[in-house]
Amino acid sequence: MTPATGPSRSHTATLSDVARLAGVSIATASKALNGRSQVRAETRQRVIEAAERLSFRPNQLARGLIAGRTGTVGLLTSDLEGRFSIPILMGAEDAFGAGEVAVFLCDARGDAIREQHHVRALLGRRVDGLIVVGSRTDPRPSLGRELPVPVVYAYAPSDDPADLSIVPDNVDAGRISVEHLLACGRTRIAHITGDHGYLAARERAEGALAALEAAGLHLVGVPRFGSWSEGWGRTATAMLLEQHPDVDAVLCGSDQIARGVIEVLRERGHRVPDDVAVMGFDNWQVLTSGSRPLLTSVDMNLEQVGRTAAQALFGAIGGAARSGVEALPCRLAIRGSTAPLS
Amino acid sequence: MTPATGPSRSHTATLSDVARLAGVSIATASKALNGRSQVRAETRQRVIEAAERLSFRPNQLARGLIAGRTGTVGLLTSDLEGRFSIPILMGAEDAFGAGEVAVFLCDARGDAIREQHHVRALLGRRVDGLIVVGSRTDPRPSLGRELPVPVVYAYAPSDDPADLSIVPDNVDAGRISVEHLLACGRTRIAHITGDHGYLAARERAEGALAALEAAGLHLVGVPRFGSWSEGWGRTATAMLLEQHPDVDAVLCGSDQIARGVIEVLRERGHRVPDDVAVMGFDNWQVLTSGSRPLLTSVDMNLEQVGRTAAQALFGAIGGAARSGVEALPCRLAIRGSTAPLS
DNA sequence: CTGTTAGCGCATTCAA
DNA sequence: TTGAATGCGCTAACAG
Repeated sequence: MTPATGPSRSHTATLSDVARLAGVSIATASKALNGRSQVRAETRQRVIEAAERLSFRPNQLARGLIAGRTGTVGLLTSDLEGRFSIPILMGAEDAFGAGEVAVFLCDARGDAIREQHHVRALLGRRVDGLIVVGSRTDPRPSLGRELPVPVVYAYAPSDDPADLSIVPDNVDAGRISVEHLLACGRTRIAHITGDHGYLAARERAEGALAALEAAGLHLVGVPRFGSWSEGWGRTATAMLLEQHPDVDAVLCGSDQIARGVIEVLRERGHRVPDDVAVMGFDNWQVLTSGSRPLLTSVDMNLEQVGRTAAQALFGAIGGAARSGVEALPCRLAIRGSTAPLS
Repeated sequence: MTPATGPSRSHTATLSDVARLAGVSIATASKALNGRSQVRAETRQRVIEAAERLSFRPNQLARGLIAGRTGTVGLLTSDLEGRFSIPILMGAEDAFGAGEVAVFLCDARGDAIREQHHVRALLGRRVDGLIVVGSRTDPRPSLGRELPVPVVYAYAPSDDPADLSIVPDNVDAGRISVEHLLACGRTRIAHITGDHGYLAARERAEGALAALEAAGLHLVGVPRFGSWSEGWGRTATAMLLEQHPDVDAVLCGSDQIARGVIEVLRERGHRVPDDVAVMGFDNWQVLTSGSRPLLTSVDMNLEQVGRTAAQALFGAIGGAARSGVEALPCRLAIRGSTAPLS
């Protein structure tokens, strides 16, 4: 292999290579490529051409060293497999990706030690900020106030009110769900939902109950807490029909539960939505679109949560600090399982 | 704000701060912290304490500048929402995360332009390598041979045989599926699968047919290509039962299809698995565990694909280049929907 | 064992 | 308009 002198050198081109090829100093090359106005047009052109010939890519490490800002942020998630983290992550990636910032992804696997390890590693890489994505809406321990960069919590709020957290509004979600069922002419509404240990389950139930009360109605039975699974949806529905065969709507805590509910309703001869309307939660497409009829559900706008968190972080990096828990509205995805009573 | 001189300065501590506090030179501080042996134990101790008092984190940018390696890799995905990318990404993150390397996540949204943009940005940040994750197993355009860093393709292979690609072995997956059904005593096996435009669908069918032939059997009817949905599973099953009411097993191209198949089988009075065994594909937990009975499925070991890709990239960064398409075996997740004929 | 010097790649003074 | 010099934070070569 004869050492070539041209662009074929394996060594990635550096600014000094560009400068030499263009016959100018490093400083001038830098100015030319960065659009500084103190360069003759002809010179600038020569530099730009040289840079292209060498496929020159400015070394962001060097830039970061000088600027003190790296244009990178850390995205700390606790469960990649979880279906909540992903849309949030997409929203954040989306809000950043358009611009100049790159995202470090770290999955702590729900382990506090590993999380701390990742935080240290990210700080070592001089990220400009952190987004912490949780897998459930229960408050989580703050990373602390001592960090040298801003932090925004998404989905799972920090337990420190001095931190900024972006979460979906689950209480309101319960409310709008019930209001939709009422608008469909339903009045005997039951609620089958997930694990009572989840704040999300309790909040949605709370919102639903409040909306019923506001309408002068009561829930059919009590909220049935269980697990977030199809199996629980089936079990709970069997119990429900036994006690309240006249139910005309079931509000579910998840799409999985709703699928189980629909299955048993149909088996027992109840038509959906003619006899009983069913609503899911999460708007998980694989479940809503496979359902017969298509499943009405609540969408938590998680991508929006991610985008908002990213924008807030951006603001905080710029010095505009917010704090507290900001709850974003959910929206209905209305489909066949909740047609109006005719 | 009076300018403090101690550790309370907002400026992140630097090696020179540590050196000053410990009363040594910068070089000595560096050696002490990096475990170089040419430092007196007592001095080292003093430096370490100083570093801790200042919460010193070595600036990886500066290190990267010197070393020429940054300890970062780019993970280029085309569809974050896709259920295939995530496990692969987890596996890769896993294989890296244990060590010293951080992962840049980029979602090109299936857009070649955006992908190119991300590649440039990542190279600017001097990543040590790239993993390109596709959303289907059809070959995709190579990023080219001119890149200054190694690239490994995962799930979707590169169309350039000089590149290294890690993919699941779909042909073999079809084979072991049929062999499992045969082992369950089934002989009248049908195949309902997804879009014929997907290589994955064609390869799985190919493997299944080969295994049947090897056993001296034929498929019941022809492979029924359609879409990857529950709806297609229902439709196809209705047609299948019409033509071949004696079928005793249905091999499905996805878990969604399988769910639709089971639903219609039961509606028509066929018991699963007593009369008809059903197998899914993907081992997507939300679908397999909600199914009644629990759904046997093929797991593509995607995390393993991700891990292998990461390890291969690691090797390539170290100079050990492989190439070609490496197919990793799939495995069966056997559950109630495929019990043996009694 | 410790400190001085040089330089990674770049942007930014300041002179020329 | 251009270029030489300085330094971002750190490591690695040397000299003491």
